[in-house]
Amino acid sequence: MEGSTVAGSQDGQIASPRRAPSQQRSRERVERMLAAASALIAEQGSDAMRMGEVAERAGVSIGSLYQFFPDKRAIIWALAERYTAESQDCIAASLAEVSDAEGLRRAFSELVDIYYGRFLAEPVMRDIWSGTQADKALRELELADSRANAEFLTAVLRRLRPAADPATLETTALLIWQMGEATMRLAISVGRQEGDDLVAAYKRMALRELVGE
Amino acid sequence: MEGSTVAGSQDGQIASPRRAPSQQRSRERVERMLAAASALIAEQGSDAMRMGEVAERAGVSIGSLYQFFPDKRAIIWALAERYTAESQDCIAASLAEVSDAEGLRRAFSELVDIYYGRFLAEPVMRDIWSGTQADKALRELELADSRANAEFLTAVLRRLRPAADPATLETTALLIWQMGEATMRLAISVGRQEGDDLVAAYKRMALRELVGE
DNA sequence: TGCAAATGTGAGGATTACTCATGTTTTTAG
DNA sequence: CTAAAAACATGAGTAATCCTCACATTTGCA
Repeated sequence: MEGSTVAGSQDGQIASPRRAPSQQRSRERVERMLAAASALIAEQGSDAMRMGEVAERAGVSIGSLYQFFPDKRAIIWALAERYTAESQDCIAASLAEVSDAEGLRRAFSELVDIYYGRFLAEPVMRDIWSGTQADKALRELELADSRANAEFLTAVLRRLRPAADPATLETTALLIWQMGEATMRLAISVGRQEGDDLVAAYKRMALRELVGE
Repeated sequence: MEGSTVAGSQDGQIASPRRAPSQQRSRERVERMLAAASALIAEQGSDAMRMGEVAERAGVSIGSLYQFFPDKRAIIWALAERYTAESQDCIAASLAEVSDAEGLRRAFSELVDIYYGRFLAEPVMRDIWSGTQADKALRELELADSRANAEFLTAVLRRLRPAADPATLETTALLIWQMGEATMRLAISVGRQEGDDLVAAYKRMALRELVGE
């Protein structure tokens, strides 16, 4: 999860794989490329991001860019992958030690706030998730991420309701997670006040389902 | 909602407006263009749809295509607009005469089934909503659509719960609607069995919120 | 009938993701 | 240390595709 960040061909689509940087120098350059891409996405959105501009801002040639990323989508994918990995650690930590309903209530509520805060604050994450859903590889990454996060939630639910059907719990957890992401996306695309209200309403609904009345 | 289907510049982006067809001949040609685009999207997805191919299949020149559509997105937008308009009529009719909790339960349940069925059956709708979320104009269309549909739901809720805060009802309705669309998108991207389970779980959660236990 | 507006055409302009032949630096082997 | 090999760097050029525009044709109408 550290050295393999620069992805080659992901997804079913063809996309010639690229070398992973092995030297110190090239690792630093790849970091500069990702930083440049991130900045450009923050400024203008991933759609308007030009490969030439990424190269220029990173201080490398266009050829070097393609030395490590098979195509434009791969850069965006790499950024997205970092964000999700970060989030997952945070989520796993929050939910790991939950052992009762009240604990779940508190942990989940806090998690939603943190997630919402990140959505609001990180223009790149915002752009990638709300904008570039078009990309199949990204959608698959998001689904995998949702499944992983829902799995943490499922684990908690299994502890709290040992009698319940495991498959049902899993479905519930995945649904709640996905709905959360949908709510965030909606919330950041409407006004701030309405967005806050929507997130609060989601939190209420999800908690009702998770810990009952 | 009939003659103005061929849209010009939508959204804040620049996009030179185009003439609306006024003659019988051109109206038929525009229909052919939309039909060709629809078929191509069904076959390969909107991303792979080439303007030249649309023109060729519609039996018109590339220039004629651009006579009525300012750009590629406008064609997709026009198709999306038709679908949403169709759906809205159907939804309004279903919810109009609901007057008690049991009626809402039945109408909502049926609505979800119909919507899910359409998602599964219509490759074009599927592609446009699950794929081309990248487009700002499309996201705005979807939001407007969600708001309109949620409004029907809000009207019902106001009738059933006159005492409740109207703004809260509106937020609830919008959230439930948006979550429904998110659930559908998720459901069609996983296996059929899991998808069905997710939709069923969504239905349960939404109804719990709408009509109580 | 004749003219203006609407419509039709497709070669070519413009943009941009991406390639590749060639040169340079780093690592490795003897 | 040296030379070969591997990794890395470069940027002019290729290919694909959206879209324009100058000009031709058809239609509506006085």
